[in-house]
Amino acid sequence: MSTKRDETRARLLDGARRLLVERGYHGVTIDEIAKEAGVSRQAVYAYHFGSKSEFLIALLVHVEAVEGIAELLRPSDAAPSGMDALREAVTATAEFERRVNDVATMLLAARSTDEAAAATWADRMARKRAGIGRLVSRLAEEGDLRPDWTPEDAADLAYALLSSQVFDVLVSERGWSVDQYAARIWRALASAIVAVPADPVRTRAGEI
Amino acid sequence: MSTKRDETRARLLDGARRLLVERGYHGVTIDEIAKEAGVSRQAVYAYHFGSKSEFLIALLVHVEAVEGIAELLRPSDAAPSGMDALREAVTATAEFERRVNDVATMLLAARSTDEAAAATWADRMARKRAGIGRLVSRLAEEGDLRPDWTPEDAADLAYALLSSQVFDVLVSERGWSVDQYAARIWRALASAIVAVPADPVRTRAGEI
DNA sequence: TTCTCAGGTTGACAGGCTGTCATCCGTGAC
DNA sequence: GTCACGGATGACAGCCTGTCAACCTGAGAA
Repeated sequence: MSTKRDETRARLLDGARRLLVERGYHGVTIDEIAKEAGVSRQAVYAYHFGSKSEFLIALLVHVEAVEGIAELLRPSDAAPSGMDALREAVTATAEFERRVNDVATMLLAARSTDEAAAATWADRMARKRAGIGRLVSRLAEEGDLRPDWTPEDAADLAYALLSSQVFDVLVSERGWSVDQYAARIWRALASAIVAVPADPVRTRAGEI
Repeated sequence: MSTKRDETRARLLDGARRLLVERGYHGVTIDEIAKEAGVSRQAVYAYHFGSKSEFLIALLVHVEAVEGIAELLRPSDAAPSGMDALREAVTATAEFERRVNDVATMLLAARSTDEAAAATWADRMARKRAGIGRLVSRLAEEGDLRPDWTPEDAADLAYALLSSQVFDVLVSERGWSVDQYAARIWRALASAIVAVPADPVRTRAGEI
């Protein structure tokens, strides 16, 4: 049983997350991360991650597992209508970003100089865009897409509004709460691309 | 006359822009930039920029000057109404981003590990948000802001929609043309926060 | 014409970081 | 009691930033 290894690995990844989101990919060294987990730099290379890049990818997978991301993105498929599905997707995105926006932002920055980060990011984003594309297609088939938008263009707009970048601007920079983000982004998106009047997002409070 | 120095400086900055937007801040070394301009690494430190950070800031100022950014952001003040002013601001932003989005994206990534980049970015963004805030206030005073938005929240939304990040997603990643970006972002923004029906943006072509 | 100096060159070095090796050590499973 | 696993230490190559010293050159001032 390699439980000791797993424990060290978890300590490394948890400590790394904190350091990396604070100071960015190039602002943190493997040595720091290793020390933080009470282990030597060389042990990291020898027993855990062969390179800093590899570490970054492992961190992403780890964070997605810890935060239970996989389930978050499905329930909107069960919604009774395309519009409801899209509204659900907005609240799911809000929750998703609440949990992982810090790591996403770090990865986004690392992307410009790290091949592995760029590839991982591109993969995640392609899936996300495809999922949104399906929701908007459903909306269009049900006749609820405003006629001045093609499904593709509307999906691109929704994809942009639901991007980590916009969340970062509105929540981290402008100080919106996550509930406010969900409610307002849905209101804006619905105004822009939904043909019929849309119900507001339901939040824990009744906030706008 | 220090024209020789100025020429070298310009060569350094122009070459650096190309390299930096291609490979990112940490993907390019001072030595490469120096070689590209036909000068030694040490000469860069001794006669031009004391550090890589300093270089980055000088590059930003240089690019803003070369691209004539200052003028771009004003004409919307002369518009006859708040709504016209906001529409002008969208087209101005499109043109602005067309010229400098590559550098903005690089700076955005550098921000996470470079103090100077972070400070410069924050400064530019504060000005931008303030300008948008004024436009939306004017819209509100004229009674054209949808009643379900406060001026502050509407300005935050507009600020997010007009961010470099959203331009990057839609134009660089999703392949929208700059005209399409301007037309569609205005359509979306107007649908979301403008109370009365809005005229479309005028583009060179009649594209949506 | 000579002097000066701004801009530039080369070589060298300290200090950090990544990634790799070789060698040694303690502990728990068998 | 052995042995494998996870780990420690020391060392080193290679690369990058930033600094220093010494030398070079062309063009304008005196």
